[in-house]
Amino acid sequence: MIGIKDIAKIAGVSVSTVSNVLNGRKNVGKATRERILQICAEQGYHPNIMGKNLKTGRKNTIVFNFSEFDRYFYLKIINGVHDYLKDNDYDLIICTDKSSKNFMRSSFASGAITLDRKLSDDFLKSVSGKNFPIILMDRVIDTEYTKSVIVDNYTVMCELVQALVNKGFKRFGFIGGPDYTLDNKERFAGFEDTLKKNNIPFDYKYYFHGNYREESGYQAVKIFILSHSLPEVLVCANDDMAFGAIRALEENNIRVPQDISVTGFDDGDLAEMVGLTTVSIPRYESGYLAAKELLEMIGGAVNAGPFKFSAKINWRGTVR
Amino acid sequence: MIGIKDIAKIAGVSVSTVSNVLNGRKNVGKATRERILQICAEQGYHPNIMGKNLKTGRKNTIVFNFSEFDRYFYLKIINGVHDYLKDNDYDLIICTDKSSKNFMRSSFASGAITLDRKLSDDFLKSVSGKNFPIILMDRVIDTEYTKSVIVDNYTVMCELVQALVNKGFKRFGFIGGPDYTLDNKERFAGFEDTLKKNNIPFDYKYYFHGNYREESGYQAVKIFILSHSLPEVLVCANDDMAFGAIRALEENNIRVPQDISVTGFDDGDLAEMVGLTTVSIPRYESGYLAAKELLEMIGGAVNAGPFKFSAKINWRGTVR
DNA sequence: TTGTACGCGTTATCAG
DNA sequence: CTGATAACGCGTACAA
Repeated sequence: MIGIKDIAKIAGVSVSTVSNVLNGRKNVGKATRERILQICAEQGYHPNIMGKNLKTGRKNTIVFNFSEFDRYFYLKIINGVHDYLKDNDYDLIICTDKSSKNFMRSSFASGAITLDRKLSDDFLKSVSGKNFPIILMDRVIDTEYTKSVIVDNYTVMCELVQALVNKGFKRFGFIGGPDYTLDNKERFAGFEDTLKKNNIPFDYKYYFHGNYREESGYQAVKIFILSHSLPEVLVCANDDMAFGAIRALEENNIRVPQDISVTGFDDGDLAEMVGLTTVSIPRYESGYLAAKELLEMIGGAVNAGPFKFSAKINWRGTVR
Repeated sequence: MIGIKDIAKIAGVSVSTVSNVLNGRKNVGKATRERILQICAEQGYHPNIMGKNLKTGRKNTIVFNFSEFDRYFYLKIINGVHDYLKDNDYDLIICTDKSSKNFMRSSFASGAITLDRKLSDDFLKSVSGKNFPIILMDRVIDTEYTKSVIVDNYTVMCELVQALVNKGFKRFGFIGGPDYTLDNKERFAGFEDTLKKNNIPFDYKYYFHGNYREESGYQAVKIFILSHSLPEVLVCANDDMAFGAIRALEENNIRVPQDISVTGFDDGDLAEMVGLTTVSIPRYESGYLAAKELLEMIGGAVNAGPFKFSAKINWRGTVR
């Protein structure tokens, strides 16, 4: 590995001179500067970030963390994070659950954005601090150095269900995600509360515990069919389960939306293609915003409570 | 920031004793060991990764690199990489173009898997070496310490086109990706060679230069329509462009597959949903394999030429 | 069993 | 304008 020493030796100068050139200081002669830059380019030299950070204590690296590989919208979030950080001259490294424990440290990075429910609240609390703020995108922990940036699931779900009620639907079904996810809790709460408000009873035989995967939506409908009773409208906690539900319905010659209406949540690329009525979440923007909030906290801003960004309903063909 | 020195001071021992305890060496008395661990826990001490790596060089971290956020299959590849590395007790960190320059170094990681055409051949060559082998998933550079693991685009495209020829198609169109991507070059070569082999002329007015995005497939068809001539079958270099093409066709009341057939390449989740005839690429497996090859190179194996994994045609409804 | 001295790659300080 | 040297936090010989 070629280091600053090697460059200095080749150029016949001292390491300090090379360092000065590399850091754009003005106290180096033009000829020397150019010769050194030339050599660096030729040798493909890049400063060792370890040595650099060790000395300066300054870091400009942010860790993003996730561990589920079948949620494609993560890439959109990462894209938003990436763009904001790039504009502000921060490096982004993305870790999965295992490596997170090693790199989510203030000695390595200056903050983190996390979207990984495998990381425990305790871990996140213990690792966060004044010089290591954390943005949480999958939960709310209200401490001084952690801030949540999450979807306002509840409000939009209330809107969605209210609109369905207004259309005259009475028998509702719900295909939920795992109970321990905040998203599902909020989405179901909005669903349930709105029905209650409209004095529409919800029969829990129409609740299915899914896992956000297509297959579980498929299973849900198969089970509903086996029990010989289908709701009029099936509200799904995400798109993938809605797709699974639709697949099962089609296989059983139950028409969408003539016989049953279906809604999703996410508005991924497939949703538009398939014509699914769903909730559109500004993923890119949420990542961008999360990064912005993080940098502000690094700059000393204090957590002023969770930030909830709003989502929007996209009405398409799967609702009568 | 509390360091090893502080722990040593509090415990009233030397730093090396603390270091020995932390690294599980046997040369420390039981009482001392326990007292030190106790203090570390109390103080919330974690070794500074920078200092640690500077000395030892991380020996079990792999860098994965990408920089395009709208190619969802990247997550599948990453999933495969992640699983193999996890089983072999390596950490994975994912970098984008900018941070790559900092972290793709033997002083930080022990190898890399790259899928980012923003990284130049020269950069990859210069950074690779005996202590830093690189697996390339987007190009072929044949050096001792870089190995390519790529899709065998050519063979499967030949198969696809031959099958289309056998079905009786004569007027072919091609919507390609960027010329500088290996994928597109190979896919087009397979397309062109097979037509030639069958003495079927290819009219270059039916070639459209796209960019792998849905929109460019849409534009391609709009332009074909404006020129008042459509091919019988439209071979697209990836699924997304095929979707765009289909959207434009539908908007113009041109039926797929009755009026025109369409094929894609990738077999993403949408393809199955939409019923697109396309080429299925084992993404997860390719990531898994890339990781396996990398660890073998780290173990001293030499590059024995590019590894091409084969893809498979999935015939669905968009071909007559 | 514990302590000392040194090196890792870099930057900052200060002397020349 | 340039160079020598001391940090930074940690691991590891080797000495005590």
